[in-house]
Amino acid sequence: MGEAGGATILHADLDAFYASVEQLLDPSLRGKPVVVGEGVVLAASYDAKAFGVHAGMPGWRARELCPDVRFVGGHFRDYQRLGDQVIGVLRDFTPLVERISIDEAFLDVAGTEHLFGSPTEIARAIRRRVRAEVGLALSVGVARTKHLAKIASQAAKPDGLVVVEPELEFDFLQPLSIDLIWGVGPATHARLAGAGIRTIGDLAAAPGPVLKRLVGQAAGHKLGALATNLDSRRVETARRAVSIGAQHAFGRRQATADMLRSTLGYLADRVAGRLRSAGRAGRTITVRVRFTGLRSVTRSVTLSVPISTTLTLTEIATELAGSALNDHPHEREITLLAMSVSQLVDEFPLQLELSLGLDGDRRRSGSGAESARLALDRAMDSIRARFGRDSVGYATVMFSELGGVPEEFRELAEHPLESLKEPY
DNA sequence: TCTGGGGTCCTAGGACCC
DNA sequence: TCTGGGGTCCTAGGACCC
Repeated sequence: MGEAGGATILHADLDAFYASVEQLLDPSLRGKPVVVGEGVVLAASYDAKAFGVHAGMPGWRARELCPDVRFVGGHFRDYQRLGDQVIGVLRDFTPLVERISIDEAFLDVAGTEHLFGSPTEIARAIRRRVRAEVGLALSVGVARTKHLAKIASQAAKPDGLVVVEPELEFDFLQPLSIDLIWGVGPATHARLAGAGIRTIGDLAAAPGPVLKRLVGQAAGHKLGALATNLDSRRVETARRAVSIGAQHAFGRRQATADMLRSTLGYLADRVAGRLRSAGRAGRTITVRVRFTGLRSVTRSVTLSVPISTTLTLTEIATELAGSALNDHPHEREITLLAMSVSQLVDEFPLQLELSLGLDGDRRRSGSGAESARLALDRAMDSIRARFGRDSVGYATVMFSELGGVPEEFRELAEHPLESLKEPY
């Protein structure tokens, strides 16, 4: 019986994941400073980190710090495959696995001791297996709470294991920097440091009202709880997405109508496709336009009915982007376009029969248009599923595979369909 | 020559309803 | 009939995470 409150939570985190995969795939990169990414560092090997290179840094800066650094393009399919393989190993020990990113997960091994031994023994076994079967270094933290386990795995890196025994939690936490707390970034750090709060111990000693004044109601509450070691979050195996989005950064581009529509068409194609394959649709569409100097604005609209079709999403996003640009007439160059769909619901089959009462002036004549679009998108989805996404473009599919186009499709022809082809 | 792409959550003001 | 309080939803912006 694992006593209540035992240290049964594991946080497993692959070390320098993308860079390690590159070194695994190409032995000539092992032991060398390697960066994945181009304009920006997505991941750095430990050999590169030794020079001060880190994720998020501009590529030119990484080269400045470490002239010998090797830049490699990302093998994203391999990242996904190997990340999945590691999660598979974790699931051999317990079904209570909460994956929080491609290379990181929480486990709760309470109740599996009789099968696999103590949490510490399980952590050792997991690390051995991942090393042997996948070829990657996995750091693991073991503790009584998620917060402590996560901090422990950070302390364990590289390629280590740290166990925080319940009796020693306080001593472990007290001297650590507030930066190790999940949710403390540069802005929060600056505000807390301004008030003399630098360690988790300082934070634990700060009165509630002071924290609230410094970082706001919710964050103050959360930080206070974590610092005083009151983390009661459970390991959750299934979490549903709250939003689905996509973005594309260009260096700098003149914002022309054509360019907006083709980029947003491309993004909408991806976002709407993912919505449909998840069986979901959303009511709120948000577009973000970023100008030079990282200044960005967002525009959003909430419809009365959820949508999941590529063309409708494209149209709404294009209007929103237009409105954002109209409000900033002096910004002619943009550096990024992003869109996301939120207020998600499960898409039920009946929706095909419903008219799409888009808000106010956005209402479209012919309520069958949206269901026709959905039918078209679904047809295209299945063609893509069979022949591959890249083998076929939106317009090509529509005209080659769907002869005898119904009335509703006419209006599609009025739009610049070529904009929906892959722009690359 | 300030930089990717995917997300989550919070805040604050205004609208609207009871 | 004009002064209150509470709740929810929407929009825009920000902070943060991997």
